[in-house]
Amino acid sequence: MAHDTRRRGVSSAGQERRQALVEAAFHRLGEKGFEGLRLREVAADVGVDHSTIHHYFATKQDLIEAVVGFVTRQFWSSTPTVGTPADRLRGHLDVLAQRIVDEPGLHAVLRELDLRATRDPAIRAVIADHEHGWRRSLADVFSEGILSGAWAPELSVDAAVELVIAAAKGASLGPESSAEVLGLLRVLMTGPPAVDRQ
Amino acid sequence: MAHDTRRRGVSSAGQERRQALVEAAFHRLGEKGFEGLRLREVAADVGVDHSTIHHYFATKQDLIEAVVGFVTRQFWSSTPTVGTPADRLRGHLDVLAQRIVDEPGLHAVLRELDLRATRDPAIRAVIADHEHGWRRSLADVFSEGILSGAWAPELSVDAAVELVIAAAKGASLGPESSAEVLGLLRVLMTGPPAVDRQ
Amino acid sequence: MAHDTRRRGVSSAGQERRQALVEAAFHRLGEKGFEGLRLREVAADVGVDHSTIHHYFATKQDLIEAVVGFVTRQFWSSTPTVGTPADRLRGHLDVLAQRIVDEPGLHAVLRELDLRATRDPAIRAVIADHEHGWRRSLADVFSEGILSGAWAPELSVDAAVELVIAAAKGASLGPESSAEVLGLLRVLMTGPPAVDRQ
Amino acid sequence: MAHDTRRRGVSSAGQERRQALVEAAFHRLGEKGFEGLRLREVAADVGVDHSTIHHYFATKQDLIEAVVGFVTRQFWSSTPTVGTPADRLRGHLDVLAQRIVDEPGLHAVLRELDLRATRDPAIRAVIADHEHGWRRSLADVFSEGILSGAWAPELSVDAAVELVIAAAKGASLGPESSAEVLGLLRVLMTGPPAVDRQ
DNA sequence: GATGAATGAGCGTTCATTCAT
DNA sequence: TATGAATGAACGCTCATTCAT
Repeated sequence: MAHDTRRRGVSSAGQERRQALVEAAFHRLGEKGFEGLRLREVAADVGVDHSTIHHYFATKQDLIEAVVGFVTRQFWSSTPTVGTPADRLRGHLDVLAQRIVDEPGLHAVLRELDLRATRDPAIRAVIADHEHGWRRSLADVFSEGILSGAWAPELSVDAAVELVIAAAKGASLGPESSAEVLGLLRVLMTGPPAVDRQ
Repeated sequence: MAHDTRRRGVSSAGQERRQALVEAAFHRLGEKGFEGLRLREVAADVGVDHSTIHHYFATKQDLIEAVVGFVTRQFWSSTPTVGTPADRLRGHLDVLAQRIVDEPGLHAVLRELDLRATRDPAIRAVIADHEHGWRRSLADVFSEGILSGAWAPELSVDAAVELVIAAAKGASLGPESSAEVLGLLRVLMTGPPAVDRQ
Repeated sequence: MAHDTRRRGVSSAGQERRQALVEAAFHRLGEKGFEGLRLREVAADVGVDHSTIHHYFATKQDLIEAVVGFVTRQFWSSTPTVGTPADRLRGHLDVLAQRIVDEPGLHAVLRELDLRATRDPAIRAVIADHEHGWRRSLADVFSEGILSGAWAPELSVDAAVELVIAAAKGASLGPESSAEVLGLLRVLMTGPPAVDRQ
Repeated sequence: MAHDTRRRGVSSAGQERRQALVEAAFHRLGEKGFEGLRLREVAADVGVDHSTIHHYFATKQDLIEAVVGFVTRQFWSSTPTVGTPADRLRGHLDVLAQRIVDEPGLHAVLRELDLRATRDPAIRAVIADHEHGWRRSLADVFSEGILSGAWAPELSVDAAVELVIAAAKGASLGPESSAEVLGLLRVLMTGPPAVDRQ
């Protein structure tokens, strides 16, 4: 305890500034995208000289990776752990929709990172790790739901997982309709059938 | 002859070069993203001096807008016009999946443009126009399907339209699973129920 | 002929500017050394924007290497090809002394390059090539002089070559006494003995 | 005890660190030259924070001047004080050759300083002072040798002094042949004639 | 229409230096 | 004495753009 607070005390000012830089970079990334991200602007947002950034991050890439960590840490998409599988999926989709509405900037950055990940191995690794947790948590829900009879055995767990993720990502590109998009998906996957067979 | 006069008739060689520049820019955009798009590289790909680009496009932005037009023209996502509404939706989802698999680069650029559109009014306008056609065509399918009893009257046409679009966009971020994602959505929306009610 | 001048005509302005940049860099190198060589100053000396340098030289190192070529091309230290070996050595040492007096800046840069060559392979290669010609030309003089009896067979050609080169380089560090240094070396190597035996 | 009080007596640990910084700077100077000398690297070599350097040396220039003093103090090139003048010259040249072979780094730094001295008055003063001792000591040898008949009266003492210095400096630029260079100079100046007259 | 030369604003980064602790 | 935080001037380099030919 004691040494924890002492250690924090020593460099807390520096750590706060570091965090402030990460958050400023995060906001700039959301506003301007990777092609418009400028260290001088990030520094100005925090109120320091731009060279001060290099006191905390050796390179721009290092700052970007810190932003990636910050973003994925914030958006930790686990499913609820109690209730029936269908309830847990409903809960997850509701939380997802709520978050997209509440923090559209966060999700805009996440989409930016998805794209960047295709050409940046360092970002790809962090994103893959982050999504791995999301995928596993969803896979658990669907697997259990199949065992408990909530879903037909023919349901491909993989496809179900990927559909939820794809819908969430797609929905985040248009936050204003994300609630109804994920709401409809919830009905389709867990509710009374929205379609008659024909 | 005929195709020579398609575009103003004069200077077809110039039109071809213009088109070559647009396509080169399109490919570079897919590979490097907006933050890695360089006029010099585009020019080099086509085999002209980089300053020659400015004879065809006054500014970089003009070239980008030409790329946007090129991309949206290529990806014209109408639904089939024959068959039952459910058949037409199935056909549309199948075509979507097929295209994402066949042209992942095209869809990567489309996602890039979605993001860029949030901060670039010129791109936003073109994208909005393009998606308006897509939305209307999907809305027709669902509206008719509700009238014909294929879907319950409670189905929100808007939500259904947006879910298809969101799923398609999300799926294009992971082309390797796009077929199963859109396949499952097809089942959920038109096929035998994948869920038991509970 | 015709196409030689035509070719020159096309880019002569550019080539002149390129050469002007090399010469400006050469002068700055002599005045400020490698640690004080600034592209902006070189550009200012020539009267162009500093970014223009990169039109001719991709990197600072490329400009430096052009300077090395310029310097070694200027200082091409062949020995005279007529006369007795001793006469040719005398002539060489006289020319050397004269050049050091006439162009102290050139030799200051040559010494700068000697030092830099120890850590820069590209410079090392050019310098080595340049000195190889110098060494061979001196070696010929001494070899022939030994055959003709001008020097005793015991004389090490290698040592004699290196002594001339070392004395010339050392003398160039103090141009004001270079004439008497190389004059004395001339006497010691070709003239009446400056020392009595004891 | 005695050596503790050699330097002011107080804070011998501080004096040791100061000396360590000077030596680290000396080594970095030999490896990277003036254009590659970085205070941060010097500090890292010694294991202190880079800002700590400024407690010992107000500016980088101060540290450099301390290095110059350190180098010239190490290389104190007096001639032997016993024996005939020719013997003393022989001894001096032998020691010179030996030192260049033994400590090539030291002499590389000395050449670096020669060059820097042309544009840095502070360094120039220290170097001039150092070489003044060297010159006087050599001048004594040659003056006495002329008086004793070892050298002809026509020999210019000045030229002889400068030739030795020039040869030594030039030889240090190529340490691998410095022994034969200075060996040959020894023969030419004190030994049996290397040349037949013609 | 096409080129090469040139520009200039601006980039990420470096590094000696200062200062509060 | 020693540190880490912060500075700011300056660096090499980039790149869209302009212009004369």
